[in-house]
Amino acid sequence: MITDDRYFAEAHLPRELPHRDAAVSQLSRALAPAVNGQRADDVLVTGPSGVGKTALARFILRKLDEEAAVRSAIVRSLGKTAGAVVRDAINEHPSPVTVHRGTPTAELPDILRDHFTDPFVLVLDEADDLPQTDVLDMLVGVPNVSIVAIAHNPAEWLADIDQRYRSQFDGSHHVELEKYTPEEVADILEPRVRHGLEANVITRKQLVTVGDLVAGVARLGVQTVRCAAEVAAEQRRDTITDGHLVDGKHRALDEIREAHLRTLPYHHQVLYALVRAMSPVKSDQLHSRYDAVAPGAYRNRPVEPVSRRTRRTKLEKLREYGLVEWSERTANQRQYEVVDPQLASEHDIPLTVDDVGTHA
DNA sequence: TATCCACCGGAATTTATGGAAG
DNA sequence: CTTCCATAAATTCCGGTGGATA
Repeated sequence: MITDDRYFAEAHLPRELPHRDAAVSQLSRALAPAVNGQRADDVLVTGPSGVGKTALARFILRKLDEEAAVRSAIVRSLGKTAGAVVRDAINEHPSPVTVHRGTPTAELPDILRDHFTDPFVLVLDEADDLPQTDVLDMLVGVPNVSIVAIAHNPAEWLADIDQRYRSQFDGSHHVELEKYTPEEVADILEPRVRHGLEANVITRKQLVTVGDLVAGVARLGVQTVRCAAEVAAEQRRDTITDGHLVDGKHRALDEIREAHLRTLPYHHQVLYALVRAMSPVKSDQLHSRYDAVAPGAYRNRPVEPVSRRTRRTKLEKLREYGLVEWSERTANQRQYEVVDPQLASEHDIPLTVDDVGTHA
């Protein structure tokens, strides 16, 4: 049923961005000076997850590159320090200079000044918690580098930056993206369905239904259609039913969770496995079980068990990734639960209490 | 009601790491 | 090889919180 899965890939960037005309021209205007060899203006792009913030940036950068070979870089900045972000940018730049972890941060602005002799657009993706002010401080006095910051919440982002930079990201230099309407999601899905699926397996009306199911989050809509097609094919059907759409959305979410869990390090895997085995579990039980199980779970592993405080941050990460949840209501004693009991860690983690007499 | 207790999470501090330069 | 630099990750410290207990 799927004839070309590239059209459903994250990396796919369409030739058109439906219903983003205003945003496209706004961002184009701000970056236009770069076409003429001038420093572009800074821009802030905000909006909820999955509504095309990064796609918008990539779209404009592709255009600028095609029109005037404008250099640019998209740096995933989640959790990085200002120095790390600027170093990534330097290494992405075509000039032969490279910097490494130990390069003094204070030298980075000079390197930028000396080697970035043409306009350069630096996109800070996932810039929510970035120490933005530090980045901007580094770029002050660098004549050619401009910033496109991508974040979720504009008020929060602006509050975090130093006041003297606020005006650079205000008014026409702030692009706000909203969730799509179901019809708009359908417009986004249509070309992908046309190129990526067999003909006539899904109706326009169903694409609108998808837009509704995913509440205007286009990225999830794309994956929902792909998964719905998979489900339909597994059931040897020629067309996609509305039931497949619902299943498809759940499968898409499952896949996202699974992918998240796979990327996490061993400590998280141990905690996830424990919560899953004991779900629901109060924190004191969880921690004492961890202590009891740790010798076995960490035997022949390159890492050692971690302290309770560290476990709390790991659990917070698991929550962020939608793998574990707890209600804040139980105040002191939280009840941890896995979101999807079906989903197991790929690692084989022994959760039995170690016999002290056993020897390795 | 007063006191206690375990947990929570922010912040400071320590530890481990990697690459480069001397 | 040793020293330096920046950084990530982990630990330690500790005030805040709110339920439990006398």
